[in-house]
Amino acid sequence: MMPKTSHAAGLHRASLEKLHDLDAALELMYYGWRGMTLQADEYLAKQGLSRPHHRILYVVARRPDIAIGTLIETLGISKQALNRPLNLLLDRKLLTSRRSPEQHRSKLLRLTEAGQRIEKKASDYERKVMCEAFDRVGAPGAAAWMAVMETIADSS
Amino acid sequence: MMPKTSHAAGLHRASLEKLHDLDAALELMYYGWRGMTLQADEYLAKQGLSRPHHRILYVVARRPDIAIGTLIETLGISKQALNRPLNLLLDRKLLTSRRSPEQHRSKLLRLTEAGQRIEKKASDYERKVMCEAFDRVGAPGAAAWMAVMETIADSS
DNA sequence: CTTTTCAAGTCAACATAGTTGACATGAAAG
DNA sequence: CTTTCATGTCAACTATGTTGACTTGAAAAG
Repeated sequence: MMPKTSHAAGLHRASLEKLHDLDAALELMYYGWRGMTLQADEYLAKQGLSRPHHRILYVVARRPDIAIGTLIETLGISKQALNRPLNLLLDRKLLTSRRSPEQHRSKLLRLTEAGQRIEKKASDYERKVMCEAFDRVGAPGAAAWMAVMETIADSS
Repeated sequence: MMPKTSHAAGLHRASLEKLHDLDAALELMYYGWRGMTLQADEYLAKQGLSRPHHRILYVVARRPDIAIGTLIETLGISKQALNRPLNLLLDRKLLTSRRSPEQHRSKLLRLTEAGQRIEKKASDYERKVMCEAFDRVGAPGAAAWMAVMETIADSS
């Protein structure tokens, strides 16, 4: 008896007819994003966190003492949407907030040691995936990948 | 008076310090995905549709007469999650379903003309973005991009 | 013919990630 | 003192997904 061939969650790439020349590229973008984030998301889930938490940690790691308003702008979400994940991170002491000495209106965010550890570990999973892929194609291939992605990213 | 410099929705790319070598690649994957889907999502929103509807249309376009169970497997979502967007597409007559002649259990899905038109238009927006990016780097660059993305996609 | 199997459809409850609108607080700037 | 403005919080909503339980109806097996 056939074991029912469940491809677990989600498709097998390349199981679809290509109607157009660039269909493979569209599908690769989708699976590429999924592939890069898969292990990181699994790790984050084990920590009781998810993608938006990682996005916050990632940005704060690269901009210590960022104000909440700037973080909102940077993430491109509303303050209400930021509220819950941000408070979770503060409660879990992965982030600290303090008032600015001069600009007492703003709160400045920083990662704690624990926050740094989790941010790094989650990002490491993503970097590892990228690193292996870049190794396969060498420096010129990696540069070409970056060039393509920059064009796409700035196409908005 | 400054016009408040709202960067609209979401960040300016490249405003963050790079803590690691591959941080730029992580950010490019994020913005690349966003950039590729942005115009398509705007178009879909005008049609009262969104990404999951497009995913369904995309798959059915490339596998006419696909059964619902196969579609569920292909999309990697639960039948309950498929239910609402699928029924919307049927109601809007972008999809048709008929029972298989021999396998009368299964329902077979097909795009209507209108469904084909919308699927093509949404996918065209995405293909156009990819096409422009590939044009910039030439065939070898495009091939390198595909090679990198294949490695990443299969890294799960 | 009866029973089992199985694809499909449906209902309820829930989680997550976002939205808009309204309003409170408290420090800074006029 | 009053206005401005970053921040915080509440409520209501939408969209997209989940799991579990159950029905329906045709196919296959007895």
